[in-house]
Amino acid sequence: MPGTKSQEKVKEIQAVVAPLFASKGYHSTSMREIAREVGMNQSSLYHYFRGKEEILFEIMNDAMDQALITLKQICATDLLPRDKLMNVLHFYTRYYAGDPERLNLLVNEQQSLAPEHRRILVEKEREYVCIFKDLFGELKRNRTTKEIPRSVAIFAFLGMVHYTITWYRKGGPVDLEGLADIFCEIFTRGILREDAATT
Amino acid sequence: MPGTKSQEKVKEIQAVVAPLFASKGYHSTSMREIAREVGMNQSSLYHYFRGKEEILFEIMNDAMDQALITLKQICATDLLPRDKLMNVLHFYTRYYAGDPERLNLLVNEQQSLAPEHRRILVEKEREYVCIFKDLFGELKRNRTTKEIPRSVAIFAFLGMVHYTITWYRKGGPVDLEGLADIFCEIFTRGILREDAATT
DNA sequence: AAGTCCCCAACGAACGTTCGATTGATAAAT
DNA sequence: ATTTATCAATCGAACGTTCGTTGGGGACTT
Repeated sequence: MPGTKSQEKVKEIQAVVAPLFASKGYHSTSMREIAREVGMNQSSLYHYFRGKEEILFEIMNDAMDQALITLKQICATDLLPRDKLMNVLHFYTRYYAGDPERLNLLVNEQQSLAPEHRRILVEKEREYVCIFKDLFGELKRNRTTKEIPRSVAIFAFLGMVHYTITWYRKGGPVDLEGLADIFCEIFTRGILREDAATT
Repeated sequence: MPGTKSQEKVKEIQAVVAPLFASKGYHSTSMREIAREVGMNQSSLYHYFRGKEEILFEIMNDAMDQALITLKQICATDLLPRDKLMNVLHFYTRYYAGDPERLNLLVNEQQSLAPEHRRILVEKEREYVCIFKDLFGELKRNRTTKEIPRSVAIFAFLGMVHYTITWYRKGGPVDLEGLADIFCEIFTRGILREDAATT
């Protein structure tokens, strides 16, 4: 059955390539190296992908779609805005810190894409930020949050999470749930104790 | 005057190259392009630098040293730990968001360095994190902060700041001081109002 | 005479990609 | 049932390009 089997192979190749790109960078990973690591000839790769850049794009695009879908699901529930926020923060942290190899690319290799592919991802990213903006809009409207520009708050959170790729390792002293809890706490309540001793 | 390579020219070249590397990435910027942009022949560049990678390293190294010096100065004062924290947060935010072109490299091009150069910068980065760790240690000891693992708090903050390179532009609706204020507020007190209405 | 600064031309290596051919399985035609 | 046609899947070999770097040689200053 043509099409089914090849889809498996495509996924397999992507699974091998993602960590390669993530650890050495896109431009420093050659097609020869990819072929060797996958276990096939260099030219055979072109049976599954139009070229090197397409491999990168499809990995990034899949990761982006996946995040987008879950994010929308959470926001479509009819929880209190505040609980929605907590769910989003939690999910997003676990998603990024839990699959660093694929998501590394989303953060670091945007500029390695062809302009057309880049545009597609930038568009989805915008969609992405809109979801956050709507949520923060709700929160601000019912005076749950302080008078802080929405975008700054959003980007502050995205920064916290995206940076986990650099330092966080599963199996360390903090597990994924713990990390998500801490990020929620810092982002919503801050690191200082609430009984404000000024010393 | 033998032995003294024109320090001015070196700085000038670095000033041209930093934005190039920052916008297109190290590997996608060729020596030919650098030469064209600087306005000299390709081979003339080798009069000032041993090679392409050395250009990158020296830019990154300078930026790192500069941050390290100021950070140490702030922590060497005998302010209250809490005020020191505020000063550090403020400075660090302004430093990163204020010179995105050079600091972009520090965040994104670590992996483009030769292993020996990489090791030097990683060492300085460690020194860097130690300064933060000491400061947070002080704060935790006198119960100014919550019981949050120091490293997580530190990396959360570093993430917020490093990410500004991606989205923050001077001359936009939020100026540098304002941004630093907001980051301080979020990081220390969180985005939620303190009179905790749960709706 | 020495050293700085710069250019032209070229080298060798590595890269992404393409071409042509071979294999094996599947489906259609005889 | 046997042949034929088709097509996915793989391979070895090579192509053309671009890259970072070097060698050699001029011009100008000290």
